[in-house]
Amino acid sequence: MSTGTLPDIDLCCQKLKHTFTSLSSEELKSLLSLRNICYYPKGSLLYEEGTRTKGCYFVYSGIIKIYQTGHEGKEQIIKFDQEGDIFGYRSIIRHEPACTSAKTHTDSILYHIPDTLLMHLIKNSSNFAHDMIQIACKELGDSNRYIRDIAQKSVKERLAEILLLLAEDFGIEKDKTLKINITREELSNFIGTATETVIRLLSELKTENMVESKGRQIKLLNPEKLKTLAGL
Amino acid sequence: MSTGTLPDIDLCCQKLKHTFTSLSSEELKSLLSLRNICYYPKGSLLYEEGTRTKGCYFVYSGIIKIYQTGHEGKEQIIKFDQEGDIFGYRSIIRHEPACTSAKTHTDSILYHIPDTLLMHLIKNSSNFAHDMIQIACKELGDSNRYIRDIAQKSVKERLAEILLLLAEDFGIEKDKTLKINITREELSNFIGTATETVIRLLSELKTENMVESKGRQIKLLNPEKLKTLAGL
DNA sequence: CGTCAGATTGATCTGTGTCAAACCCAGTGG
DNA sequence: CCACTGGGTTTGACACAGATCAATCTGACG
Repeated sequence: MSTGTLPDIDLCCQKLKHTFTSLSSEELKSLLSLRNICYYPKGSLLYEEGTRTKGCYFVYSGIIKIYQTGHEGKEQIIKFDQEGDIFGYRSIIRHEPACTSAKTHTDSILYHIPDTLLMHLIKNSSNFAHDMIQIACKELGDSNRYIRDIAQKSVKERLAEILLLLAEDFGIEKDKTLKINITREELSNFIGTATETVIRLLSELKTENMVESKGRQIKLLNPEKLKTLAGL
Repeated sequence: MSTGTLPDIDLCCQKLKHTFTSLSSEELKSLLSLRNICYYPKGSLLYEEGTRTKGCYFVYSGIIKIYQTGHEGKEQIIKFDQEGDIFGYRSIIRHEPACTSAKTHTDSILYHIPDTLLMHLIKNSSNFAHDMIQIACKELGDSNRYIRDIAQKSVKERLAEILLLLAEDFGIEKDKTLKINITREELSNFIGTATETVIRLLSELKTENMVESKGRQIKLLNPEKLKTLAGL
């Protein structure tokens, strides 16, 4: 764990402000008084499905993979979180074991919020509670949309959709390459299909001039066409 | 709209207390001071995807179907709500158009909570906010679980799972018949498959002695066996 | 170089979707 | 009282998207 690269409180404060828009400076201070900022290298397991956690995380930097393990150990990716997102709060709030696992998908810097503090803030700051409700409801909307899509769209349509989603969430380089780096296997675990199928469909999309790829670099050549394909 | 059968305030209060466990009597009163209790016959459309609503609902009695319309108008059922549940709050909280539609699945009595009151309570009562967070997080957990299942399980496994879910949520008669009345088409819209497939699989389950059915009456003869099949 | 994870391609199998026809049953109106 | 109708259910035949298994290839890295 390298501490040299960790951000100072002020920077972290900036980002928190962005996420918890209705929090007063007072409340921000109470959050930041503990300095639970940590660096986690890529691939670190943060918590695991079925276990009880003692807090949740605010992402200062990096990308986090949230997933569930289903049928014979196959992982189902629920979402990727990044700078400004919080995750792991659900099980704390519900006083239940976690129903997902979380792992750093890139090197990350996370701010840890202890369960007691989280619950205290919810109970005592209606601003904080309000922000948390917003966050939970946003996720809920995303989930519902995703249920419909996974149930009704073809794998190819979902592939197009996920590619656009990743572009939207994590951005693309000037040359249209997705900024997030993801294996075919993870792509298939996100979409809910077999790895080989993703590969085949990806190469179909190549011949149809919508994407281009070498290795893990995926370029979205024609987002508009992808959008129509995805049914958006 | 029949008013004769409407419950009095006290009864409604009982049920509200059950849902909003941390609400003070004061707060309950403010909720109940408006008497927006209405009867809706089976099949009434309460709100529709894409529109803005002016409030959410608390279910006094009856069953409500929450769904989305996907691909070429096929409906995807997200959940059924019943006595004690609230629905329609997501879009209010997010200040967004609804992302689902809601329709009464049986004759129902609903208590309407105007958007302004909902937001007022969230902003000013940390108890209420706390309860709402609980509710949203519960839904979120259900959705995530469902994403994994729909992505990874076979249709037959999901059918078994949904049957058990319906039994759990709505109960069964002494003779093991599901209390909720649901067409094969709705079953397929819930599971995310074709109606014919549901019918075929249902009759497989019959020959395997797990269920029995005539018309819309579905009996779960062997819940244990169903559980194993569903992978629970 | 050798190794190993990930990517690719091919061959084959099968679960589900789709289309079409028939059936069942409850309610309607002549 | 009995056709008639229409919504829901059932069954069959068929096609195809996508899973699975196996083999090969690639490229990064020690």
